[in-house]
Amino acid sequence: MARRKPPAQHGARSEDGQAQSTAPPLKRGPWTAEEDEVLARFVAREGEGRWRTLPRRAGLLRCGKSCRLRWMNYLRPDIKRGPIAEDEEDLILRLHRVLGNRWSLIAGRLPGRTDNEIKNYWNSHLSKKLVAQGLDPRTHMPLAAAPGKTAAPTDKKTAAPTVRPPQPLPPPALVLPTSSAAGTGRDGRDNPGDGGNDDLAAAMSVDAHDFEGFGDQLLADYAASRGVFNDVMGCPMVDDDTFTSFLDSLMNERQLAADHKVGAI
DNA sequence: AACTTAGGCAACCGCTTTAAA
DNA sequence: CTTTAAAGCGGTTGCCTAAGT
Repeated sequence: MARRKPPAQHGARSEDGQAQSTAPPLKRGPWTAEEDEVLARFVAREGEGRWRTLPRRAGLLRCGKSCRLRWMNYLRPDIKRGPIAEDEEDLILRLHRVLGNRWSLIAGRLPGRTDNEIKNYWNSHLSKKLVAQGLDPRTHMPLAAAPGKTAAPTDKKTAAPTVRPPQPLPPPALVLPTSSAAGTGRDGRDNPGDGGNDDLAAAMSVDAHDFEGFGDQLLADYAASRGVFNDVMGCPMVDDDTFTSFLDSLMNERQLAADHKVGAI
């Protein structure tokens, strides 16, 4: 479903927003089947990467960003098509509760699903589902606890598509005090399909003051169950392996709950 | 049947981070 | 050390379609 405003062509700009003087006008909007084919063939032949120069090399009148996005979200052969399954939805909910809006990290746990797809699914389905259950879709905490935060916006023409509290809180952030790659930023994107355990753990940044999120207690409990103790800030001292195991446990939470007679968290 | 409204989602935007020069 | 290019991410936009009136 390619829907985007037709090529605006309002002033040729580079993909980074810088003005370009004599570059041919870049095409925007929905991709055609022909463009898809050109891109797919080129990537199959040359491999991913060097997105900035790819359009010129491939003969596409698109910006590199657009090409990358199209490949990542649509053309990649390992993309899983079709509706989100119930177990996938369940997993998204669990992961979001822990990770917040880190869509790429969540996507890394759902083989074949893209961050964009999950983000869209969240905004259009799951956030509303939580609201209907009386839960804040951002914190997964009861909405009733927050005065003024009542009905979700129903008119997207007058409200942001994402349900957000009036005073945004920092996103839930888990910390990994010992991660060797902690804080290495965002390009350690998980490769959807590989599970992304290491990258996921590595991508988590360290900040004790952020450890007030809504997955913190989950991780703390999990860490405690593994004999890991909190530091002076109350943060569990977990390493990558522990964190990865923790996430794995989320994926089998039903089993976990059954084993430990623990209710849904 | 015609019109309006709401939902879904592909694509774009702007920013951040990292690596290379 | 500083600058710049490249890549990736989350947020947002806006078109299309289905459902409702």
